[in-house]
Amino acid sequence: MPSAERDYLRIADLLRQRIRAGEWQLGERLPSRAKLALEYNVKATKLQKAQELLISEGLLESYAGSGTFLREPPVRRRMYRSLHPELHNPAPFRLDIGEVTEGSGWESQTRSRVRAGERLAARLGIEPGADTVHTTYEFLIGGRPTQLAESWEPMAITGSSRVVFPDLGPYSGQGVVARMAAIGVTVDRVVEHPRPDRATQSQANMLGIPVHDLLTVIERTYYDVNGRAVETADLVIPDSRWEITYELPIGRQQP
Amino acid sequence: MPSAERDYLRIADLLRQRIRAGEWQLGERLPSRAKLALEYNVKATKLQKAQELLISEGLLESYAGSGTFLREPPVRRRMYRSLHPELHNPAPFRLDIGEVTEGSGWESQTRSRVRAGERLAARLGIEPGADTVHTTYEFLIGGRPTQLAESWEPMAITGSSRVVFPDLGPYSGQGVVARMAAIGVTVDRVVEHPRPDRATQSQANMLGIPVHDLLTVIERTYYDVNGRAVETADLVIPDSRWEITYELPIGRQQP
DNA sequence: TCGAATTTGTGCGTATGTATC
DNA sequence: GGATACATACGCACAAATTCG
Repeated sequence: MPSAERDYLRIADLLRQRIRAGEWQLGERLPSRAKLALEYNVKATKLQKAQELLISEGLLESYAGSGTFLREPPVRRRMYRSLHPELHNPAPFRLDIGEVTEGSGWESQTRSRVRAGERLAARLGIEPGADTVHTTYEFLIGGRPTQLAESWEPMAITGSSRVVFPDLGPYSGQGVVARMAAIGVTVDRVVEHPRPDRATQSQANMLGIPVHDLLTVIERTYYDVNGRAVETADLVIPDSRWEITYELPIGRQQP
Repeated sequence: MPSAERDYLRIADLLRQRIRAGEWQLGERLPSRAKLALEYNVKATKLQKAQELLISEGLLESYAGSGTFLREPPVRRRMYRSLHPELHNPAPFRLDIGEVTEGSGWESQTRSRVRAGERLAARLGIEPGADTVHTTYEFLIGGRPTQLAESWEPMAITGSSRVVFPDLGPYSGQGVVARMAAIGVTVDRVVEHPRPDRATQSQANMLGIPVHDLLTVIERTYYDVNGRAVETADLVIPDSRWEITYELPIGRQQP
């Protein structure tokens, strides 16, 4: 453990105290680092280090040009990735949005004839260079994006002339399953690989979160009854806004 | 985007080239920062920044005192969290260890009468302060830990005198389900919350990975047929070593 | 065995870039 | 566009971890 001076830890503690004391409202802007530095009679870099610590703890967030803010504990919504037989729900997955209705939904943009690279081809089990339909999604709640997604479907399956239904969105399962059913493809199972990642600058901008904030990226692939991949997607889910739930039944094998 | 000097990016590129050219073996130590800095005729801090970049990309890893090494692309094992009816496997989950047999298995340590705190009590649906059985696990492959876990069971269920079977490990599902079956408790479903996190110093030491490396922590809870939580656990899974797979069937509802 | 040398990591300052108001 | 905010590049001193004579 480094025990150099670490004066910035003292500053961080002082800030923590003032925050706990309720000196600033949630979402309120703190005095600038320059002001705080003057107040504590230290260099601004110490304040920066102290604030970086509190930022990593989720207490503060800062944005270039605008300031450092007391972070509001974000509403963490639940996202279900589960099989819920007891709900008699034909869709295998539910997205629990609860009361939110206004300004919510998926915005998407689709491009056809996107050639698959190495990795994508491997995921879809097609030849590298083969055509796909590529769709990017933003999931909005209250007019602000809270999730991002990108999906690819082999054009050999979807067909070049067929209209896709991107509005249905990559979630809810309903979208992909129903769309595939419409063209005679029976979706049989889905495989998901959740992995941790840090938000890039561009992702942070779109999602309105700090850079390097933690994300879960779910690499999801749907397969038909013949084991052929019919769609694959990357779901980008900021940890600060979503709790992911996998729910699985146990021990009720009825062969 | 900052475009100050960023000379360290040039250094990083030079290093990348030499790495791609195969100048160093996997796992081999690179020349020290001081030597490389002399060679490139720059200050050592530039080399540090450059190497930090390559470290974040997973190309290098460095340890205080010993040096900076070419990181071997770690074997990424698959961990299945799925219902596999077609395999006729009575266990709901499989852990794909493949060929590995030697030096593999769970090491665990159990403590009884551990009082539940606020959060733990909420997860188990018990009163804060109630007794639990707490077990910590290390999952070894080839003699080295590659996963960590911690589990808690309400003592009201397990019973204070009853011997638990921690050796069975928190995985494979078999452990918890079988143990509970032995005391007349039927495990009905499992809920898992995967979330991203960064490795603490202590976790990094135990797992032999760099600090702040990405992890998935799965908060897992088993419930019995009455909806009562019978066990909850935190599974700590380093992203560099494991690919997590959830596999779910679709659209085969037989009510 | 133990201390010195080596190597990486941390704290912190200054200059300057970039974003926002 | 100027003023103000945070972010980045970089240097230096020194701490911590490891290695080695």
